[in-house]
Amino acid sequence: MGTAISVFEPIKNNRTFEEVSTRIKKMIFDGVFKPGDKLPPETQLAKQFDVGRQSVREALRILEISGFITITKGGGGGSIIKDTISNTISSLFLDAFHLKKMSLEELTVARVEIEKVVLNHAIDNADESDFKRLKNNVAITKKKIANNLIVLDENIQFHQLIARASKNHLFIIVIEAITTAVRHSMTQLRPDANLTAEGVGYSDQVLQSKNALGYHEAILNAMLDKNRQLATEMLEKHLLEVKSRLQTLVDRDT
Amino acid sequence: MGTAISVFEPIKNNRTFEEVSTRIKKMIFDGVFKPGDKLPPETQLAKQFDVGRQSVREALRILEISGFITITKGGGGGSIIKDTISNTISSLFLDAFHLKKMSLEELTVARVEIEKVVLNHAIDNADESDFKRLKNNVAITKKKIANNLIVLDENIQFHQLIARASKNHLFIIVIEAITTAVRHSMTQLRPDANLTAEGVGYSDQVLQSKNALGYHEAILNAMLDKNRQLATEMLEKHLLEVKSRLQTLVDRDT
DNA sequence: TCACATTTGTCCGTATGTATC
DNA sequence: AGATACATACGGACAAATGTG
Repeated sequence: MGTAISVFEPIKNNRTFEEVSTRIKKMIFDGVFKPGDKLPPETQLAKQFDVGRQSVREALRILEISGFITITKGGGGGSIIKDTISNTISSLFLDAFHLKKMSLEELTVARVEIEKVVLNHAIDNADESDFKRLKNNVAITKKKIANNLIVLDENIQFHQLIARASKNHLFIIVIEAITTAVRHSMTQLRPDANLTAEGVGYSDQVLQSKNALGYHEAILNAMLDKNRQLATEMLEKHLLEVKSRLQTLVDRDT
Repeated sequence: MGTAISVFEPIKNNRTFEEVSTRIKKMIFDGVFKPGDKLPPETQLAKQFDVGRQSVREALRILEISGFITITKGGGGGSIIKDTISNTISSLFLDAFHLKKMSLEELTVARVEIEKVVLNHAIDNADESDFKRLKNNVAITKKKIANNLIVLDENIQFHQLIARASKNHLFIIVIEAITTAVRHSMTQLRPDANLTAEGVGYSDQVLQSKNALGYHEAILNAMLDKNRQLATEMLEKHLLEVKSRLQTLVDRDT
């Protein structure tokens, strides 16, 4: 069939910039360059690889949007090794949602199922530091709500912390991608969601933040009690409510 | 905390090539360019956007590795709109596995859990055409094995077809990413895996292909019977055997 | 087979913007 | 404020690949 998978066939690499990017990527994998290290300037890379600057630039562009390096302008700037692959994957997920016109329903169904699985693994594998981070997250959220602030990043982070507690990198990547996509939907639908200033529907959002906090606390307590069933139940309810809230925003929007 | 998520802040876009790439991306989202359409040549794009060709090239590079276009050289060539985001995500998963030194154990645990969930959704949502495709896949595999050929792509495809039957795009993306990563591991560990010529361990692989086929048939039959428990059980056994096989290759390799 | 046009790929020279010291 | 270092950007030129007559 024509469903060819074209991920691992860079043998025939007649484009110089690809050759350069794979060479640098290899060096990163091999530990020649570690996170925080700075790559040589473009001109120097061009000399060392004996290619033109344009080829180097396009190679760096690839590495940048693949999540291997970040680039800063100006003196002392340059290409710094930094792993941002999770962000990159999240961006691509968003693109895919957009392109395939994925529905909120579809996204939520998958999210609920996957997060339930991850939660169960988190209950098995969470250690003291995980619980500490989760408790801390809840505490910060509580404080913000007490000051009538809207909570968004902390709520997303709660779910990512659970994934982290599962100790499984694949789970972590998938959850980060999904939650980031959800966060994006929220800020898209309500651009003021991460502002602290008062506005239309502000108190409404504070209320919903409070609601989410309740669920997060319930989930955390159930995790501490190793009560799988309760934790799973709370998570499912929570995520379905999140969906409903988003759904009303979508409906109001159109 | 400093865990800033930097996915959705392209408002301040002072790099022209980024501006160009987001503009073209937007046009694709808006349907101005549809899959199969060809973008104007680089020189023309440069004129129309009133930028240099270098900026256009870097923009196209971004779109290319983001999975929006494919580029071919020569007369009649150019940038063609084509959705290859799944492949791109798979590649990034592979990079992430590599970078985070994810273990086979870790990958398999997550794979089993996620595929089980997807399988259950597939049982609920599969229609006649899905079953047709799955049956066809099994038939082709059987034929190949009868001719003593090694099966790889069809085996991967079987799992992707199940995901497709779930009718959930998120599941499809995740499964494609994972299975592609597994496929890559196999070809990495055994470069001759997709060759038809005889070689060391060839008959061994034919045997394992036969083994996988047995499981695939069992899973498909259980799906047809709507027997969730049996289907899930077979899938889990199957994936754990795949892991064992890969593990021995890893051990032999090091 | 042989040009020929088209389009990407590559290099160079030069200039500008920007951040650091 | 000035010098320095670096990415960013433009334009011109030619090479290489690919399809067409």
